[in-house]
Amino acid sequence: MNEIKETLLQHDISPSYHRLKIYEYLLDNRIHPTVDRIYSDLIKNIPTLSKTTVYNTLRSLTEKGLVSQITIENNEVRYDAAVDFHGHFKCMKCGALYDINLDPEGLPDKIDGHSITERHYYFKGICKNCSSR
Amino acid sequence: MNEIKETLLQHDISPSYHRLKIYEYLLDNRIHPTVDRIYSDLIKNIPTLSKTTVYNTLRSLTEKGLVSQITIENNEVRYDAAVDFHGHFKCMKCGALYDINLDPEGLPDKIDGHSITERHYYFKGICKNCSSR
DNA sequence: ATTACTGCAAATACTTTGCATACCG
DNA sequence: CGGTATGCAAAGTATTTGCAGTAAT
Repeated sequence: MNEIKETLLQHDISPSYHRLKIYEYLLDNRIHPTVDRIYSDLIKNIPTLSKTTVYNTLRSLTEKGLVSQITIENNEVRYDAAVDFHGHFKCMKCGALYDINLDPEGLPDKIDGHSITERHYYFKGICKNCSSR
Repeated sequence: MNEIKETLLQHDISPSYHRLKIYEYLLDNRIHPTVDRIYSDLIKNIPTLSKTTVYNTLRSLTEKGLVSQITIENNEVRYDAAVDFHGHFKCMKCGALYDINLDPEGLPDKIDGHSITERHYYFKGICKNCSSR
């Protein structure tokens, strides 16, 4: 818990209780949750939490580089406690979102003269579980 | 124009005038337009066009595989006359969206046991033009 | 006449904003 | 006290839906 506070401080985010809890949730639940999911899980323990605060906090965390937004379907932004480079796979049938290990070797810094700061690789299809049925 | 009609017919889309024009627009304007952009450009020549029709048509074209949706920012879906495999680069400064040639060699059909039907690679950063200023 | 296409308006969903209150140092 | 954080409600934006009018075969 104190580590989390440290991390926030190191990234210029003053560690209010709500912010701590939201960031902690993302670290503990690597399920790429949507805003709604985060909110409805946390409200159980933090009854005063508002969705606005979730939005505000996620914006700060994203701006400071602590989490990343995953945009695959345009009607649901999902959040990921930013870590190392990896891709995502979304099952079109059950909607699950899986992490995909990708080889980080030889990732380009530039393409066609453009400077790259973010790389997003995602795949869609039918997941293991759905296709085995 | 007749080729376009043929393509629609081959994909089970009855080629109404509006649908022809929308698909033609996408083929002629490889600028990854948003719905709004498509609508506001076409309304100049087709005064009776409604945005609903644009949405409907784009949905059909997407379902039939003639165009693909590009989801990079969650508040703007862009449309691309589907062609060969390529990636996209979005400039965070000017907002331009560039096509990126990617090596289609060795694209996986399966990852971690999941069957892949779509692959999306996109990058963000500062484009050539913006960084040279 | 029957069927499909279109367009308006209302409905829905997600996110942002304005502002007053509550909290913290 | 002074400044920041929070929460509610309203506003904004993008998209979908219901339905009636229109066109086409």
